Amino acid sequence: MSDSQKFPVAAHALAYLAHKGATAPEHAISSAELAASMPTNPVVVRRVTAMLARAGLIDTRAGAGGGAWLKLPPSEIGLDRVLRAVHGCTHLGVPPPGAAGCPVGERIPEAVSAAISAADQAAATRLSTITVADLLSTDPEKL
Amino acid sequence: MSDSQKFPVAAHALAYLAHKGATAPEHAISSAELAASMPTNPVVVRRVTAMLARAGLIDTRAGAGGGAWLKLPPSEIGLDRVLRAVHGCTHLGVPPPGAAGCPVGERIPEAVSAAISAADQAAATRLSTITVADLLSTDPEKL
DNA sequence: CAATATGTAATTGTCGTTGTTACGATTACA
DNA sequence: TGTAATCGTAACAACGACAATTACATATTG
Repeated sequence: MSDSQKFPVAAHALAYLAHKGATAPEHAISSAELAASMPTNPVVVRRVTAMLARAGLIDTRAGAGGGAWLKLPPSEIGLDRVLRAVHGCTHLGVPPPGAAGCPVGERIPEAVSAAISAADQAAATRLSTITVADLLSTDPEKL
Repeated sequence: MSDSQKFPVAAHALAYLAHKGATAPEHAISSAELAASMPTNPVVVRRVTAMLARAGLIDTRAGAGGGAWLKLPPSEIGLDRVLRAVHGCTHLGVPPPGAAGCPVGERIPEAVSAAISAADQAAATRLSTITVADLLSTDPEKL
C-alpha cells in the first residue's frame, strides 16, 4: 500500500472550514474553494470530504450554494477521529509471513505485528490531544 | 512515497539473530538464511542489514562463513532505534503547500505538519519501550 | 585457487495514489 | 419550470515507490 495524503488533506479541510466559520448549511464551503486552499483538485477534496461526512464530522449538500460544513465545534474534533475517518494508520509495514518449521521463529511475525499496533495506537492517542481548533491557534503550544 | 517493509523485515531479522544466538562473528547468519526465515529475497535482507550495520546495531562480514551478528544484547535494542536505522516514520502524509493570500490559511500546513511530527514522535516513544528481546517472549505482555 | 558471502547497481513487474474528465443526482433561484 | 451550481463516484492515464531479481566487484575462509 502506498502513502496517502488523505490525512493532511482532511485536517487542512477541517481547519479551513473552522477558520471560515462554516458550521451550518448556509455557510457551506464548496469543494472548489477547499481545493483552491490546498491547492489540489476538487475531486480529491470531495473524495476526502465524503469520508469525513460518513464519519459524522461534517455534513455536505449538493446543489447550488452547497458544499461542506462542520457538524461539531472545532475544539471537539480530535485529530485521531480525523485519521480514523480517512482510514489512516502509521503504515509501519506488514510483518512478513514467517517461515514454517521453527516454533519460535513462527511467532516473530505476530510479535512484530503487536509492536506495530502499539505504535499505531500511541500515534492515535497523541493525535487525540490535538483538535482542529488547535490547528488554527497562532502559538505553537501543541507539539 | 509508498509503504516500506523495511521496519518489519529489520525487526524480524534482529529477532532471528537473537533467537539463534548470533552475537559474534563465529555465529554469523547469512542473508540467505535470514531471507528464508521471512521468507523474502536475500538481497532485500542485505539492503536492510546494511542499514542496521550503519546504525551500529549489527556487524556483518563478507566471505565464506560470513553474515550478520548482533553488536548489542537483544534487551538493549529498542525498536525505536530499529525504526530510525531503516529511516522509517509513520507516513501520515505531507501537508499540502497551502494557498498564498490568506494569512491564517497559510499557517494551517505548518500546524498539520507539527501534528504529524507529534504523532511520529509518540510512535517512536512507544516503540522505545519494546526491545528485540521482547519480540521473542512467548507471553504477550507487550501491547 | 575455489567457494562462499556481502554490498550495491540496474532492471522489471506490480500496486497505490493523484489528477483529470465525465456523468447522474441534488439543490437554489429566477 | 428551467438553469446553473454542486456533490458523489466511476473511469482513466501518468507518476512514483517498492519488491524481487540478476549481475558483479569485493572480501574472506580453507
